[in-house]
Amino acid sequence: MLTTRKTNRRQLILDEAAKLFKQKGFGGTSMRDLAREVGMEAASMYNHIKSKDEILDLICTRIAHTYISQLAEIELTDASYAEKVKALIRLHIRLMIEDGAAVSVANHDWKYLPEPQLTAFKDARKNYEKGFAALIEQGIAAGEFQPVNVSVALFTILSAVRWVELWYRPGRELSAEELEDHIITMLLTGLAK
Amino acid sequence: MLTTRKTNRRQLILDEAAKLFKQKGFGGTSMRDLAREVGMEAASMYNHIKSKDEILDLICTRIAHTYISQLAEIELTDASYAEKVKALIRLHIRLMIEDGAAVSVANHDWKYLPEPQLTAFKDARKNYEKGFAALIEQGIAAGEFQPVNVSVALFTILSAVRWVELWYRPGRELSAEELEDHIITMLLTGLAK
DNA sequence: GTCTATAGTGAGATAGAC
DNA sequence: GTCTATCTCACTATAGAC
Repeated sequence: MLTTRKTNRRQLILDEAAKLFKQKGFGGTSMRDLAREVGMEAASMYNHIKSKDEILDLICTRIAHTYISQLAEIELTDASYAEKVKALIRLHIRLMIEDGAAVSVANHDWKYLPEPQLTAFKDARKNYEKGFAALIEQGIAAGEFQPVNVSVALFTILSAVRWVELWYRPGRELSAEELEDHIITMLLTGLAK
Repeated sequence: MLTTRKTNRRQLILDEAAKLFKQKGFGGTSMRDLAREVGMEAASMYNHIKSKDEILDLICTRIAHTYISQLAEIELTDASYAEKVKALIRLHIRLMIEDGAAVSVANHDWKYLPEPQLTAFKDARKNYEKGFAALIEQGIAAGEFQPVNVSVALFTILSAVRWVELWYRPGRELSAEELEDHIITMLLTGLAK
């Protein structure tokens, strides 16, 4: 079908863009670079996307929405707070492994978004952080966590999962699940004996 | 003195560049932007620096050398491995607080370095990570740490201190030292009760 | 939808007067 | 050392043939 074909081409552009943006940065990637990777001329891509900025926006917005809906799902379960936090850590790591290029772009290149998308992205991230922090706060109140500083705990967790994408390669010594287990152990029980 | 940076015009350019690169990214900052901040015309800056790339290189290289010499100093002390790791964490946080813009640039914009500086930077970072990992490994062997996966522990620590710079503002609820204490607690003893 | 050709812009960097 | 003026180049995006 024509519509499916168009969607695929568009998605191919977005996927290759995420890979290149991750590798060379948004500013370091030209539309000609991207076109070469996609297999068409730069001008032809404008039949599928409106602008380079739109590509960045589509990548960042998709990742932001994924995080937010994952958080909303977990909030609705009746697991303990510790289990909710662990589940969120697992989802972060899994998304990093399965969609690493896009996550990397959303982490590093969001600052190149034009307004008003920039503000929208920052607001979405702030909301996500608030929801995550609330889980930690409630876990402390429930006696499941140590009375740590909530912001410190939140950002330690959020940043700990970022490096996965720089480090993890499929077929490395660790499976995805083992990696999740190790990171959760490190964050929940710490390094010291 | 080696540790004192001269406050001449060249250093002013580098400092303002670090701030702008952090704020808008290397690719998002033009020499004209920078010149406005420094208070001269773009062309005049070329009397003080050779190129935009050189600015990036000087920032990244200075930070890389700082990390490496800090590690070397700590390796020479005869503290326990746990104390060495804690000292390194404190130094990371302190450098982040005192020289946040440059650290941020070295963390995010190093990928725009031209060769051969790019390779040199990556090699330096890899060496630093190796030395840090060795401390963790020896700490495990000495029974000071839990038998965690060394890479996971290393990257969790390295990434945990990164967010400080996005989050910390002088005069916030936490002093620098309190922040160090909180992060060390989180990393060493974990979140769980 | 894809191409070639190119418009239009803004970048990094240089020349030369003062 | 700083300026104005400008070179040269690469980039995003568009026009129009097919």
